[in-house]
Amino acid sequence: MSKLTIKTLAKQLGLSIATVSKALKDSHEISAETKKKVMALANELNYVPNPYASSLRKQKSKTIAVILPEVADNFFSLAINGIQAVAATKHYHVLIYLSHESFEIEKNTVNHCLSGRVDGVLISVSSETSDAAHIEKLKNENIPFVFFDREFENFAAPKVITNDYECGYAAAKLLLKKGCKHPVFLSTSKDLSICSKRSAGFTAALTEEGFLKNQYEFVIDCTGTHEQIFDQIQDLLKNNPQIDGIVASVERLAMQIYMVSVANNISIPKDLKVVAFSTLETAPILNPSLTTITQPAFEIGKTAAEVLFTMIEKKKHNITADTVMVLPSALIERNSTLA
Amino acid sequence: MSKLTIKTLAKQLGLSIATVSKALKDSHEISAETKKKVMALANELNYVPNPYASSLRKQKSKTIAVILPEVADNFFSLAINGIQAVAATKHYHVLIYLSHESFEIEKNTVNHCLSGRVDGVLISVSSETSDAAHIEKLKNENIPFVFFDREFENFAAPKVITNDYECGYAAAKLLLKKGCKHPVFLSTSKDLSICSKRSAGFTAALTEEGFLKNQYEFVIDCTGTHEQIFDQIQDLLKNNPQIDGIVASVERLAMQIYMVSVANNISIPKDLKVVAFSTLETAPILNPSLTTITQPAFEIGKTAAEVLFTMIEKKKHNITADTVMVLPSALIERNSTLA
DNA sequence: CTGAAAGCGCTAACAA
DNA sequence: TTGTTAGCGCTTTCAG
Repeated sequence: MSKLTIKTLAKQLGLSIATVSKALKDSHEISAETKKKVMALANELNYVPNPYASSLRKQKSKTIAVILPEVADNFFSLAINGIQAVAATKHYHVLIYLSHESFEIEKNTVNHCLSGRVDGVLISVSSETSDAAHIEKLKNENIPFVFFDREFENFAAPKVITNDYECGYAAAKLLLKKGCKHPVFLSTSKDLSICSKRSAGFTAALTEEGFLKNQYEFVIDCTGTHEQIFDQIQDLLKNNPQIDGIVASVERLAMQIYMVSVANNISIPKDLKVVAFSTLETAPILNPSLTTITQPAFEIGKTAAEVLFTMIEKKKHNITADTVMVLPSALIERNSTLA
Repeated sequence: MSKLTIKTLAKQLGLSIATVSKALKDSHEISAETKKKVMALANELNYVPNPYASSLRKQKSKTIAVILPEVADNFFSLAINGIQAVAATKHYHVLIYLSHESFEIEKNTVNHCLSGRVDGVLISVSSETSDAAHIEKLKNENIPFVFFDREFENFAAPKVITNDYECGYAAAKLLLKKGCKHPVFLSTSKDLSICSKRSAGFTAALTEEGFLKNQYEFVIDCTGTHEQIFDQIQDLLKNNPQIDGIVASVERLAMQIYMVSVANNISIPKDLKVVAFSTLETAPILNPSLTTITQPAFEIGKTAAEVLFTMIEKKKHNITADTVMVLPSALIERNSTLA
């Protein structure tokens, strides 16, 4: 079958290409009758316009890019859901790019977004990202973009995030209230905005409650593969039996904490209380059920997309370079922090 | 800043557009010296070619579409991971479309793939899909596509799936071995290939063990929102206290079975044994740990993408219209089926 | 080795 | 109301 283009339609109808084009867009300068005929044939032949020809001509792609570290992750997949929900209503297409926490990959991907392939970018930065030059380029080229969740601090750009500092603070307070004498915060990257804010809140709560800055290491770094994380947590708990409370800065860490506790007969919450930043659906049916700080993942994605589209559509009413929207997370107490 | 095109480069270098184009592709008909100069300027100005101009001209997009019911789901997000992994090595772009289990949406999405926007399609059909006319169109237009996981039975096309029948059979056998007298299979859609095969295997095992066809309803349908599923399962168990074993055809159902058991003081595995088709990472740390039939989600995605690319690259060596690749799932026994 | 020219399919002035 | 024309930015013959 030869390609079905606007030309084919025009020829079959004895009309000009321009007329058909206008008719297809329901232009007011075309007679109702002609429109009807054009539409009828288009439907019959199942004509679908070539999007790239149109993109080239109009210099817009009806496509956005989502750049994020990982998709096999509850938070991010829910966020994608939110993004898709609004993209679908706008009839936009969504390209997904995974950085796998690699700065190099993220940089290249962002660079590709300079080509006109997309009308806008939603980005949640990798844990390795500590330099914003690549993002700066987007700004210089006037390509609308919005940070979601993992942002770049000290960089003026629209952002949709959650109240990380407060939640870190609340997590610490909860552990103390439940009787912890030696709580620690498990971070996953110093460069990550979410980790640094969460740990800052945690530390603030501790010092407020009389813990001394150099009493012990409040914040502990923990990265790598699942196995490496497992080993690090196991070593940590073996070498520091005084640790009686942990805040997991991300879901991944919480899972390994549970794994370690099973493997080492550490009883949660008796020996160790756990609270995790997590959107795990299974939190209520874990053994024991897990106290979480649950981020509004879907809403973060949805809101970020909405902000992006207002930028794309140039209705920048109230969106400025430093618009930051903060959607609150919810602390949900369950059995992993029972006193 | 005005758009940076090949024309800009040509002008600045005093070369023709054609020469620059060829130099950028490292064509052999261009002198090494010229290439060097062109590359240098391109790098300096951070030139990124307009992909749509190129797509239009070459009639290929370096883009594939992935159409699936849902992304906030362990299986599918892992599959996407696998797909992305191979797309990235091929320097292909990945458009994600969610059908949210709606046939209507799926049909429209597939239809859009006829426009030349993508060079190929990976699809896992919605639970409502029982008509393949939309897929037929892809075939007629010669657009390469591959089914993954949820296929369309009786439709000759490349497919990458898992051994659903065998696993349904194995699940039933396990429940019987563990002493169940009245096991049931929770399906989620009659139209879904995976459900019908899994339940067929389940039923086969039961009849083989002497259960009679009309002894009771072996397979029970269960669909809707989380809340609706919860209610259905709760009613089912209340009205049929003889049920002592359940196979959850999909992860979603397993979660609600646990929720119901918590809410109604049903003890797993004492009162009820559970095995679930699931890729849940948290299966080992649930209360109790969950016996799963774990699909090779990442590999299914990866393999499907590989098959698709061999088709796109026309190296159809061993890929034919009825190539079916079956990747085996693993039955992992845990405490939810303890005798 | 380099360049001129045609054209991918569509849109949008501008004419008729 | 319809048609003519000139591109969007790139690739690819074909000439030079």
